[in-house]
Amino acid sequence: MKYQYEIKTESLINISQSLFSGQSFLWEKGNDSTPYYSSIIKSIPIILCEISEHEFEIYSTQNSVDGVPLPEFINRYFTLDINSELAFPENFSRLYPELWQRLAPYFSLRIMRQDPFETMISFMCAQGIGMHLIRKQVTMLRESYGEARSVLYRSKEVVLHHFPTPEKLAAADPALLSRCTNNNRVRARNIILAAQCVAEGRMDFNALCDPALPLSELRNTLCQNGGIGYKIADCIALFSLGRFDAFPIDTHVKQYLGEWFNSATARRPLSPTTYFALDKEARTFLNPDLAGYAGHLLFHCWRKEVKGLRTF
DNA sequence: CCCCAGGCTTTTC
DNA sequence: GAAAAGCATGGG
Repeated sequence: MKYQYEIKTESLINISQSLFSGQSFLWEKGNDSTPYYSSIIKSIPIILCEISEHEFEIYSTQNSVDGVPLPEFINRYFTLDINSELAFPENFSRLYPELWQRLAPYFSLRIMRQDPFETMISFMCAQGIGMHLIRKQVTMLRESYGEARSVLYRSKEVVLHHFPTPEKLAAADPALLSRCTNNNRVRARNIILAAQCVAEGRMDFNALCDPALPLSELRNTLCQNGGIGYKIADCIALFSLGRFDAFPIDTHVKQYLGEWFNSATARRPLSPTTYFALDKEARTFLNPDLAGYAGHLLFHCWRKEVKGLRTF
């Protein structure tokens, strides 16, 4: 590794928890005595190694990403500019004292600003299946269609794979690609069609990044693609378009809205109608501007503390 | 064989 | 319009 940094943060950050909280299917955990996490971001291999909750190391072959110095880039990538406690209104701890206590450890969990195309394809793989299967699909996509690149980490060779480019997936054979999607042909077809949209410039993520774009409009645009409904559209917005107000509602979110917030709506089947009703409800007890950020912390807390699920 | 998993699409009322 | 059923696959 040519460049190495040690970063100290003011805010709590738990790298391993963040990278495997379920939002990131784009990072891989290395099997080493000291766990490390690797990914390729904008063609640059990056390895992260956690030292403590306030310190971690970055290894890379370059010292900047798109002209932004690496430490600064990582800071932004892990949304350290966002104070996640502000995702909850001031009276939240008073209204939900028990929940507030359970939630405390999860403030060190960060949402990441990931690449929109990679996020879109990853979450298209996430319909009605378990998290380890989602990760398996994304890994297979990377290894089957992404360019390999090996880097040195502590004098060991580590092979990383790029996430496939839109062009590569756009040209893929549906039958072959479906081996990466649990043999689901429909999903494979939708992924290829979406990749073609991006490759041909019919879908422009730069335009969709505009913070002035109303969330409903953004959601409708994304939903025009087959295989993308409201939930996945909200995930793309939250995890890759900087829309921390987007509040994806899945089976787990629906469950905790019923249990923790006593929502009667949450006990009905999740139709578009209930989806919008829950979206609106959630904004009454969460900070609307950061509802999605709050939702993600609650989501992870629910999964781990109540359901006893492991993320990886 | 049951149910569930970070849903979406089509049919039916 | 909105609710209900159908879909598709692997794992517990």
